[in-house]
Formats: sequence, C-alpha cells, structure tokens
Amino acid sequence: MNLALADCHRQAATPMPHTTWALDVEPFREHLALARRKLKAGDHLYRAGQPFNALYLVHEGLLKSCLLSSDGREQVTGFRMRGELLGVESIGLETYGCDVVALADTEVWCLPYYAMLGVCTGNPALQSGLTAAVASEVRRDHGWMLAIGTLAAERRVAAFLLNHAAHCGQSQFVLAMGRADIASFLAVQHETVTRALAGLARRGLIAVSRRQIRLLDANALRVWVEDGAAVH
Amino acid sequence: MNLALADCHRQAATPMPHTTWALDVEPFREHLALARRKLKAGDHLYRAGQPFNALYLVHEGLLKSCLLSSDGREQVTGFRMRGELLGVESIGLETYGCDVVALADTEVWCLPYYAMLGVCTGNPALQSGLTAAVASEVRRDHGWMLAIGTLAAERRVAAFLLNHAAHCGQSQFVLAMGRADIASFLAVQHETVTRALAGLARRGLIAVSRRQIRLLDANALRVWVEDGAAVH
DNA sequence: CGGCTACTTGAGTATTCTCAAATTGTGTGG
DNA sequence: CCACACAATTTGAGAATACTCAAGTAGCCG
Repeated sequence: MNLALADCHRQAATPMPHTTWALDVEPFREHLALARRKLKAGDHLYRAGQPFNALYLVHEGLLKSCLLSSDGREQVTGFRMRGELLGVESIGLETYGCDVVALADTEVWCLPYYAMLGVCTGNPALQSGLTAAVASEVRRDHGWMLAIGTLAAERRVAAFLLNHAAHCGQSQFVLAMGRADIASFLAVQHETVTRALAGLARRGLIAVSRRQIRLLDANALRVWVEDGAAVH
Repeated sequence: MNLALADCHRQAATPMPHTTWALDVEPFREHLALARRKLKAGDHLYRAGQPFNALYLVHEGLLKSCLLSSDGREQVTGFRMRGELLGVESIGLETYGCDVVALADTEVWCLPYYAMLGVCTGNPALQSGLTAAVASEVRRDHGWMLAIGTLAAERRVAAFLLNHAAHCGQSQFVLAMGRADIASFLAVQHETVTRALAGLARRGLIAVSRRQIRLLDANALRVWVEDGAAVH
C-alpha cells in the first residue's frame, strides 16, 4: 500500500503531488517501530565512517549525499527528497560510505537495516523489493552519467531543473541546494551554474531569482536539451 | 566459497591473480544448472528492451554496458571483467535497461534471476548478499562520479588505468576497449584520451603502444593524480 | 544596522573540443 | 605473400567552452 494516504495534512500553499515511494514501508511497520528523525538545514543525517545500521526514507525536506576522497576531493553524488531512500550505497559495509546532509528542514523515517532483513526472512517479496530499490539507484546514477557525459554545461543544468520539477510535480519551485552543490553534482563550477541559469532565462525558457525557479515552458526546455545532442 | 580454486587451467603467459567474485555462486549452483555463454568481441550479451531474466557473472573477457537516450546520445556506463556482475542495473524492470557488448572473447555464467530469488527464499544470507552486490555497484558509480567531477582529463585517464591495473592485478595489460569507449566512460573526447595517454607517457609514468599499457610506477601515478587535486 | 554568506558578473586564461589529415595496424582477397 | 581497404589511433591547428580569479551585489541572521 502506498503511504501517500497517510499524508493528509499537507498545506494548501504547497499542493503536494502524489508521492512515489522508493520502498513500501508498511510491511516493515507491522513488525518494527519506525523511528522518525528531524533535521535542520546543515545537520548531518550520517557521516562516512559511522556504523552502518539503518536506511532512511525521506518524508519531508531535501538532503545531499557527498563523497570525500582521501586526498580531499569532494563530490555531491545525489540529492534526495520526499519518498526517496538514503543509505542504500552503504549496504554491505560496516560503516557508512559517504556523508548525508540536510539542505532544508527535513524529516526521515529510520529503517533499521538488520531488523529489516529479519522481517524479510520468510517474505521474499520484501527483500526482492529492497534489491530492486537499490538497483533503481544504479539506473539513476547511470542516467546522470549520461547527462554529464553528453550534455554541455547549460543543458546539464536544464536537465537538472527538469528532473527536479518532475520530482516536485511542479514547474515552479525553490531550490534548497546552493549553486555550489548543483555545480559539484553536475561536474561544473558554481559560476558556470549561475551563468547557465542566466542563459536559460535569457532564452526565455525559465525565470530565475536566486533559488526561486520557474520553468516557463518545460516542454520547450526538454526539446532544447535534446536538440543540442542531435547536432552531430 | 570462492570460485578461484575452480580456475586451475590458467595459462602461464597471463598469470591469473586471485579473483574476487562479486557474488558467491556456489549456493546457487547447488540448486540451479548455471548455463555458460560465450561471446566474441562485438557480440551483444543483451540489449535494452529485451526481457530481463538473468544476471551474468563474467568468467573471462571484458564487456561494456552502454546507455542510449531517446534522442540518440550514448554513454558507456561501465566495463566489467572476470568476477564482476552484469545485469544488476535492470533488476526490478521487465526488460533490460541498457546494452551490454563484449569487447573481447568472453565467457559469462548465466544466473536466471527469478530462479535465484527462489533459492534465496529460506536463505536470507543469499538475498542479502545479492542486495549488497547491487549496493557495491552504486558505490562504484559514485567513485567514478567523483573522478569525473574533480579530476582533469589526463588525471581521469590515469585513474582509469590505475583502476584497470588493480582489477587485473598487473601493471602491464592490453586494453580490450578502444579509445572511444574509454572516452565516453570518462566524459571526454577520444582525441583527449589519446593525448592524455601521450602526456602520461611523456611524464614517464606509463608506456603506451596502441592498446598495450604499462604502468612504469603505479605509486607515482597515484600520487600524481592526487597531487593535482590538492592544488587549491 | 553590520557582518556574513551566497550569488552574480567581468575579464583573461586554459583546457578541452572540433575538424581535418596523416599514420598505423588489421584483415581480406588475389 | 603482397596489395588494398578499412578501422583505430595519432597529431595538428584553431575555436569554443568552461575555468580561474577578482570584484561587486544582494539577501539573511544576529
């Protein structure tokens, strides 16, 4: 059963679209007490090196996951919003493999991993669903590899906005992440993100004011992204 | 139990290092007849759109997986060699989500997915191991996102070579993939790969002749890659 | 109202891309 | 076994994108 029904307190100001949940937690809820955890912008959900013991399902807010290499390089590997899973990258490790930081006020549901596995025993569909959820992370990452490998900076930013709009279910939204986070994720510099947004606005495809974004014509934007690739 | 023991016919010319298997197939072998499949360079293991029904464990050879977008952009999302799993990105889908092509003469073991799930029922450790294998794919992808997002072209190529050498367990090897495949994977142009290899050779870090590569000093190479990142 | 951080903008530079051509290696047929 | 066609790789030169550094602006928090 989808959890969207549980979400009956949404505010009129922000019409909540139907949420697609990465994982159906109801079967687990029957056996486990799912703790909630609230975070403020800047708080860490977990850090690389801490004992891995739980996955998290985002109920509200936005988080980023960051990978830090031994020599100090840093990479934002993804953003997660309502309905998405966190921590799957660390399954099979003893400690978390990256940092996850809230970018806005956030609430997550804790899914104690080993307890989950216990519930899965005797219910193959559950574990299989978990495996599928992890696999979909792989596909998501491959999708971004495609974007980063084949699109110029301005089109990457456009693809990012389109993706964000699709997740929000809205063409107008406020980016909780800063330019630097978007830049890291898209493998460009933060000034380049700024200029890309300005460029998209100049083309009449979007309206930008700081973190407030509005897609003026999402379809035209998508066509423009794909057109650039066709020029060969 | 590790399958490396089964590999007792290796040729003297190519000393086979201890193979780390992405998945322990012995428990499955007890219940399933694991078919083998041989491919020649250029053959497809599977194509996007074909019914998803099996994972594959590479026993010998090398393959690439490619993602093709609706508007014609193409991206190599990874290379897989002995011991590595293929098809995990398609778990949860009805059809495979990308193309996988052999880059050399290759042999894979077929792991019929739904039969595997059957075997996993009643053996939680097995399914949990499969989930962990998928999760490690996520980590691998994040590692490459880090490299692509934070390293200049020449250093990306160096990182690629170091990774390849580590997988082979040798500092001298023949790349089965062409410059274009490496280029797509690393998000640069194929001429850039050529120039990067020439540059690394000029620095005395490697020796290159077509696809024959030799790391003259793997440690120095690694230090050089990480040094470039430290300049900030 | 400071002081701070995030964002924007500009100018010059550097890396990488693009396009073209030359070279090398490979496989095939004579 | 050689000649030839083809594919992959290399190299060069100029152009373009994106980066770097620096300065200025704007919003936010205390």
